[in-house]
Amino acid sequence: MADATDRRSASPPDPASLPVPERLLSAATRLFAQHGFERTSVQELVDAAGVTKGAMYHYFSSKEDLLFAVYQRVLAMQTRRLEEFAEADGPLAERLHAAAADVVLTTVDNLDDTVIFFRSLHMLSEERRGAVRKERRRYHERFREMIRTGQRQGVFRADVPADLVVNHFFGSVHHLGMWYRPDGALSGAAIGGYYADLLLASLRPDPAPTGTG
Amino acid sequence: MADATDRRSASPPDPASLPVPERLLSAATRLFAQHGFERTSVQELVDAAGVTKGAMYHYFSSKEDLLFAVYQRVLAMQTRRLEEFAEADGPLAERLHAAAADVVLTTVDNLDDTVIFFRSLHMLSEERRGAVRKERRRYHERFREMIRTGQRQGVFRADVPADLVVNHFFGSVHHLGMWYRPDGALSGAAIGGYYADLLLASLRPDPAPTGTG
Amino acid sequence: MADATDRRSASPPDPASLPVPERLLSAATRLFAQHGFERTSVQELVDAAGVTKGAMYHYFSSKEDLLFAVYQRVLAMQTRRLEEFAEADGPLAERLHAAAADVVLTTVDNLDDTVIFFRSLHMLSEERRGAVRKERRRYHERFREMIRTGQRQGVFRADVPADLVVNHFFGSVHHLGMWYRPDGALSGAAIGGYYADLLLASLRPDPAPTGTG
Amino acid sequence: MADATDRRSASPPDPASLPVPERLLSAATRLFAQHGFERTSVQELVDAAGVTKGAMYHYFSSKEDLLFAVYQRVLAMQTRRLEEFAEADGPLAERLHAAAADVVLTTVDNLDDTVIFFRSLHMLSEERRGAVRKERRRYHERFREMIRTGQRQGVFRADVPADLVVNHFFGSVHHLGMWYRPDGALSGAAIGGYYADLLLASLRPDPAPTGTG
DNA sequence: AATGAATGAGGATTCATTCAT
DNA sequence: AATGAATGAATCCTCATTCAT
Repeated sequence: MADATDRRSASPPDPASLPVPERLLSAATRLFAQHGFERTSVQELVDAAGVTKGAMYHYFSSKEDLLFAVYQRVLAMQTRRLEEFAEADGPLAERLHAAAADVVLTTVDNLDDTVIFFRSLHMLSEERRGAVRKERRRYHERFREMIRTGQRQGVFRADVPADLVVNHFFGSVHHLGMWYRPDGALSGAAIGGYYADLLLASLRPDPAPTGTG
Repeated sequence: MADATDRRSASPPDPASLPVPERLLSAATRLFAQHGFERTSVQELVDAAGVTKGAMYHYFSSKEDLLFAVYQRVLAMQTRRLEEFAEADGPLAERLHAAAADVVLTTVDNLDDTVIFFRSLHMLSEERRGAVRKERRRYHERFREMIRTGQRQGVFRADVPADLVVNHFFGSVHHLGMWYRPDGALSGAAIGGYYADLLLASLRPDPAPTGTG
Repeated sequence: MADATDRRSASPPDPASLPVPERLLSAATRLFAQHGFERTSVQELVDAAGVTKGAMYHYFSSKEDLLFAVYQRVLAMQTRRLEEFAEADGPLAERLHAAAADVVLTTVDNLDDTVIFFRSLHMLSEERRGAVRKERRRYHERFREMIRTGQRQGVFRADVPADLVVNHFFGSVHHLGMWYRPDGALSGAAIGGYYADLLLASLRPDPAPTGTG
Repeated sequence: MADATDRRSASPPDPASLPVPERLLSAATRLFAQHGFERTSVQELVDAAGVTKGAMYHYFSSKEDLLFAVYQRVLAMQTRRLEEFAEADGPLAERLHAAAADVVLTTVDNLDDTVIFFRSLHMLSEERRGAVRKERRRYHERFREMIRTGQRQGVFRADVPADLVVNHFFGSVHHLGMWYRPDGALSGAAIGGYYADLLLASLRPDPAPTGTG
């Protein structure tokens, strides 16, 4: 999480010490999130990374290739973290709570990634878009399984499709990119706590009848 | 909801009967959602609308102006509908449930609008982006007030910021554009019901302690 | 033939009176022949034609499209002229002689076209290259038929494949681009006469045994 | 002639046993003929030769240098063969026939070289282009002298410029690259026989009056 | 003798917008 | 109200060549 902050502050020329691909990836993440993929010219990109166009095309076959690299990095990170939490010990509800809170925390700590992820999917080639969707689905399914397990065990209410709950939750998370500000009233951890609470609250079994009966 | 369906099926040349501006707005909505704002060329746009470039520039001062028109139409519709529900009679919880369910329904019935709304905000000029955000905030606030009222009345739990709940809810709704498919297992109404339930469940007061204590 | 000369001398900005596509075609023919297709930049091209890049892309979808237009014009002209001669009256040998002499004359009068035709075929797309080859083959076949007819009638020797004679002849013609100079010792008409003579001489029946028995 | 076949079939990495310069020359000949000089990138070239860029630039100072090397090899071979035939014993007509037939045979056996020779001349520097032209002219002159000698001796008709006959003949030969296919109906030797026959037939003295009187 | 990362100039093409008609 | 030819700036990408190792 410190990384994300550092990346932002270290913006210009980027520690010339870092390897070229990393410099480019870092600059791309910042610029794509800031101005959008299409509004970012390759020239701006390489200038921000402190490299030349030739160097960029030596490592990435196209601007889209660089975008895809951003997706790959995000997906890898998300998957890695979720697995850590899913495979931890402790009661299911606790593990789900922790995983949910962590997703939020990771998201606000890598807000640029999240903004790009959902906004620029359509800029990828058909094929790569498919690859991203597939990997993302796997990620969702991992989460869904935790919920389904809880439903089977009776820990969670079963009268709502687990799939829908997952989409509901990740929708909220994805939306963080639209309103979360690092200098806002709520910290990422605080929001993570609330969101995890809301998720578990909505999964509590035997809900008292709501307004609509 | 019939609109959305019609719009899609009437895609080509678009009922040559409709006035030119409507034809353009309709084609723009479809194409911007399908390929993105920047991937849609003015030529494609006017071809799809069955008009010429000159005609388009007669009614819209720029491509961005057309995009802004999409935003204006969406905002107007959202505001109108929310007000209908907010000002209805009946218990607060019921009204909130109905409003929430309706937002979902309206969203899936105008999925193109929703996709564009969150994906292309950064393509608007600074000024117009500000205007959209302001109007959108007003919309959120209207929703938030319902929740706050419920919290004050003790109908809803008060240990979670109303603002956060609103963002949480609308995040889920916005995300529908990423996964909802008209031919999927769940209808828009069904999802609306579930989402409204989840919202109210998460606002139920006196939640039993969750996993994390 | 006057055209070709005019075209060359009228080179610069090209009578701004001519329509844009013609101006471009004319400039392209001159430059592609002079420096080669790839050595000619679109910028040079439009500068020479006295138009802007945008104007060029309004009429031609690509630089290759412009090249293809050159091929189309050449093929149309060749076909038209050959037909005139093939369908004329008079003895076959005379018609063949006249047609052959005319091909040479037309070739040296449009030397740029000829140079481009055989040098840049590989710059066309697979598909267009195929189209050119097909049309060119038709042209050859028209010529070949005259020879075959003569062979059947006994006017020409039949112990050499008509196809081979055609290829042999057109090879010589094509090669004119490599050595003919308008200011050389021989005029186009003179060369045409000789080439036609050589063609008919090589088709004379009952050849005395040559050196190799 | 075995060379040509071998070269083609041994295409990939090229017998890693051959010295680097030969491997490059061989790959260049194949690729330049196949896709053209400009369409062949240095990267493709070195990949096809199974060497690295650095290695290539160690032996050749530029891509054009490699092209020039192709020309040098062709010219050397042509000159060598022609001399063998010109200096042989026997009647002039026979020697000319044999030389002409051999040119054809050599040409179809090294078709790639021929294709490159006439298509890419304009890619050489002014200076090198001049050198190639000069050497080529010498070659033509050698051929022309045989014809002139025959004309002086009365073996060949003298009413057609020897120069023109040479250009006519080599035009046909050069054109082989446009239509000869190793799997076609006629073998290289057969075509060589015919072409030599046509040449001698067109040089036969006292031609019966042709169609045009 | 050989590597391959890096350079940077150059090129084709796209496209929103204008404007004379 | 509408046309569509023309503009020209902006953009992505290619590629021969260099050079430190």
